[in-house]
Amino acid sequence: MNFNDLNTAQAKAVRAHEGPVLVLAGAGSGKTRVITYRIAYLLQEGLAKPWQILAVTFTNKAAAEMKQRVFKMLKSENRDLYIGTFHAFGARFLRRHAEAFGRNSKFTIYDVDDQERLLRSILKRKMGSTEVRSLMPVVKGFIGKVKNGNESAELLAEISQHQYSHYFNDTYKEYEALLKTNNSFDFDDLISLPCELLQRDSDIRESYRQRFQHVLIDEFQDTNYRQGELARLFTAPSGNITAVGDDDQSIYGWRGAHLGNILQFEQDYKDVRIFRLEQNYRSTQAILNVAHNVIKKNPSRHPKKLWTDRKGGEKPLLIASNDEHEEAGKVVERIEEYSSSDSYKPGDMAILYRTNAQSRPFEDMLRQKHIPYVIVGGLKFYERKEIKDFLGYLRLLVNPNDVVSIQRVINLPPRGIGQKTVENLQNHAKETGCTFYEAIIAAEMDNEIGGRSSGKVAQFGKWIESLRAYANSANMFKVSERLLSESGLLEFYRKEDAEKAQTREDNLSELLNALREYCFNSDHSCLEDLDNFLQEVALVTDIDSWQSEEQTVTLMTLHAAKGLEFPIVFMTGLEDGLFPIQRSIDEPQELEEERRLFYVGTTRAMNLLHLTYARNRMRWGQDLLWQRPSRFLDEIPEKQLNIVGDYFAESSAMTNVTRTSKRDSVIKKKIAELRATHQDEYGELQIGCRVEHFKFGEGIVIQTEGRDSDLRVLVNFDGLGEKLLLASFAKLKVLAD
DNA sequence: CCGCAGAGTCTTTTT
DNA sequence: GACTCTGCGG
Repeated sequence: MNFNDLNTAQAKAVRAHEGPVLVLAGAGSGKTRVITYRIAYLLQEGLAKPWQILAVTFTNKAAAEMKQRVFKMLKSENRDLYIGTFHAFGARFLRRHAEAFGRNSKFTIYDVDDQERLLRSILKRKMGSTEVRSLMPVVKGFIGKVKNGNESAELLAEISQHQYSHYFNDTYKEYEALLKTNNSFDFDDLISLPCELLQRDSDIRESYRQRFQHVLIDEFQDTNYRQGELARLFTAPSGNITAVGDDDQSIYGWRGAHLGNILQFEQDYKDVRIFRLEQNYRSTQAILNVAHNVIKKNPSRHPKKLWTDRKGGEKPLLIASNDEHEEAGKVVERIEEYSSSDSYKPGDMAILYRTNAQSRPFEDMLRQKHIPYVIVGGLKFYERKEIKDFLGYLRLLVNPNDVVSIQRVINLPPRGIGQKTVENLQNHAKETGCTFYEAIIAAEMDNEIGGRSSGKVAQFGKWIESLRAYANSANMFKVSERLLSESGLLEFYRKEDAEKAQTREDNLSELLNALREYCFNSDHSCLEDLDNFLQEVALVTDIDSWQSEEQTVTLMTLHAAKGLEFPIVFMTGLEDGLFPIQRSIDEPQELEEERRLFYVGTTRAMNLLHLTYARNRMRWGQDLLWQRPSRFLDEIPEKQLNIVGDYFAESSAMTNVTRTSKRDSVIKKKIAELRATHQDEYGELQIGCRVEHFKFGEGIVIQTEGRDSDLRVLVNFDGLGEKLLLASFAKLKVLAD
């Protein structure tokens, strides 16, 4: 271990081993390095045993990397060192304490999809099917708030303005009860329930505090209230906690991230020492300048400024396009160009965007040019339909109480067990006090239970039982193989959608491979293996398995890019309404978060940054919207950018009418002329590939002006509302009426 | 109970 | 454009 790799501030933070420590570390300032060194330091100096350390990261990938780096520094591996995510740790904790919550250790972890299925069944029963759609996100948000925050369900329901808020608390209680009977936890439970137990049971709390002498938390700015609470419960006020974070990079407010964890750290703990890391080792000064000028516009921010030894550097490029295809073309063109130089490979480059849906045009273009690429995020492997279908069966084998999974697979592929039959089974279970699964098994003896379809139900129950019996003698790969072939899923997918069937089959065989590998070296029983596998898989994300490959361009959202770095970065889709996203524009707090996201994006770049936007963008395959360039671009001084195209002409004309008032009058005159001569005629306005019609006399209004050949018009389409469009006179023609 | 056709929704970000 | 939900005829 070599302290020469650290600067003064980093070294101080690494060695400050007693008491609470807060490390405020800017982007690229080596905050992960501080945690890694600190762990290695504690172990090497004999200040802590491996099992006395609890290190928490944001993703499994970060945890794995950190572990590897620590082992490398120590030149030895150690199984007792725990580094993981909050959720993984919570799952581990709950396995040990499942009984305290009326579950057993074979519980299922419900993801968002499972959670929605469960909630839907409750809401449907309560309010009929009509309202479910609109209520789902609201109720889900409510439950999330209860579990992630610091307010009780009663209070939150009381202060809610929603018209159905009087149902919230009941629905929540019912949801909790069902989770319990299903022997399952949802994602948020993995944090909130350990909290609860530690709060109410001081013996358990003390034993954990004794055990974990050193708690280290990365990305502290993105922890929610309960995660902060969990940390406080694990560590006494004067205990050894190290929190590392950057308030400028807090981008998960929408998920309940609670900046108070950082801001009140000094009040939560005693004699806190604070270290600031402001030297950036990643980016050139030219890139940092841009990042700084944007982030400094956030009013509720602690002033600070990163600096770097890498003076100068190429100015970030600003590239305008007419639509998303042109944007993709220009980006890919540059990727080709850089790749053909000696300095860069495709693997050095990343295309970042605000929403997953924006990846399409880039994919098309990259494929066309035969450049390999990988998309991180979007639909994750373990969330694909066929994978979840199959996992549903596996979950059922491990945890027969899991009604959500049973209902998913009981008629998949269709085997004659419809909604009515499921209801009959449910009623029977309720009347006799047995579980849903027991009702299925009982259907063999009692024809009444399943009604007309009880034969089919009995057959299904028998089949599942036989698989469970098979699990006593075979490993989980064998069981899964048999399950897949006997289920008829593959045939069903083929029939359902021949085009997708191949991918689905590939995905399932990939899953089987994973299962085989998993139990290859295992000496556990089949069901134990399955149980472990399912719990692990429930917390896996896409980014965990991503690794940079030399010849592969990476595409991902700005959120997914957190914590990563690339020599060359393309930040795309920088249009008002897209980034910042429309919903945030009138919400100061949310707009600040968007700005932080912008900051995160720019600071991913090491050598070269591109900022791109399109004037028109297709949405839902139909609407062609005109959007002005992102307001964040206005916050960057012109001289700090290398402007390709005509951004400032456009931007200033649109935001500042007075500056171009001379030309404004010219345009107004032209419009007045057109109006006078074509009063009752219809005009045709061509924007991109779309044509709009309007009546000159009434429909067209000048909003502000553009360059000589362009204008911005507000067009009123009969009853369709107003649309703001960018057009050019060349494309504005009069139809002979 | 199944399958089809048409309608309606959706795009913020994810452990 | 993609996906899910709905209603209806077999």
